[in-house]
Amino acid sequence: MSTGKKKLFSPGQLAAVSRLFGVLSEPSRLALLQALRGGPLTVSELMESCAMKQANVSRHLGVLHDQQLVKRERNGTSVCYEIADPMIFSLCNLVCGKMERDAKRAAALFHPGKFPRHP
Amino acid sequence: MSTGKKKLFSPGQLAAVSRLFGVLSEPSRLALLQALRGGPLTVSELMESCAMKQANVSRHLGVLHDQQLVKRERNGTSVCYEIADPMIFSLCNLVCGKMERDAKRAAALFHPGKFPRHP
DNA sequence: TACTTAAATCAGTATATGCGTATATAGTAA
DNA sequence: TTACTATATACGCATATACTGATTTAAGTA
Repeated sequence: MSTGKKKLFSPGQLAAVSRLFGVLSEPSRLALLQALRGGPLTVSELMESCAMKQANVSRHLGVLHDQQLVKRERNGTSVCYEIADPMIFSLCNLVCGKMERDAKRAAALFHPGKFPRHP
Repeated sequence: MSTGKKKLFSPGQLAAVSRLFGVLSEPSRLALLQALRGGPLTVSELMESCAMKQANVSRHLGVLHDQQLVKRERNGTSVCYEIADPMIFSLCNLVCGKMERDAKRAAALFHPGKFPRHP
């Protein structure tokens, strides 16, 4: 610990992290997760709520399920999905905070006059 | 607020979030960020530290810079990069925590005998 | 000016991934 | 069984992106 080094990720861990981020890098999947934030929904309900085709909803839910981001439960002929790990929302809040900071910085660059440096 | 609905992201915001996650979905870029965790490094140093070709290092750093995840500063003929937003590490820690939970759950499934249900 | 080093970018190729359509599977009821 | 509904998956196509190698740009030095 004399070097002050923090815990590093192995190449395998980096690959796993990148896979998870990759799953979260589709607007469609983020929209599905956002829809599920209000509670469990069936595929049909998600189709309507997200205005997506059935095949796409099912496919994206499958990807989310593979990463254990959603749980599924069959109810008769329909299947109900729900958020499996609320961590995603902490993630999204972090990212959202960053985007707000970036936007504020960009706004300051475009309208520097609104924030005089030496009045 | 009577509906209890939380703040939702607009399609444009979802796209921005997905773009950021997409940038973080490459093992090479995660490796670069991890290398920069110890402090600013030049492109050449990152080449050696991450065992990547110069063109790739430069390209990936450009992508990270576009997303304002790293800052750059020229020093003579070389360019030094450093983390611009420590939020990335909070992100990675969240993801890491999730992976550990998943791994623990998977281990429990493979070795159920080690955790007796009713001793 | 030319020469060297460091970094960025371009061109070509390969792979990955999303979408749309069609089909397959699972459950329910007649 | 057949028929109907809900969901999952397979196939083909188009696009996006990462890699390699070559070229270009930028800064320093003689």
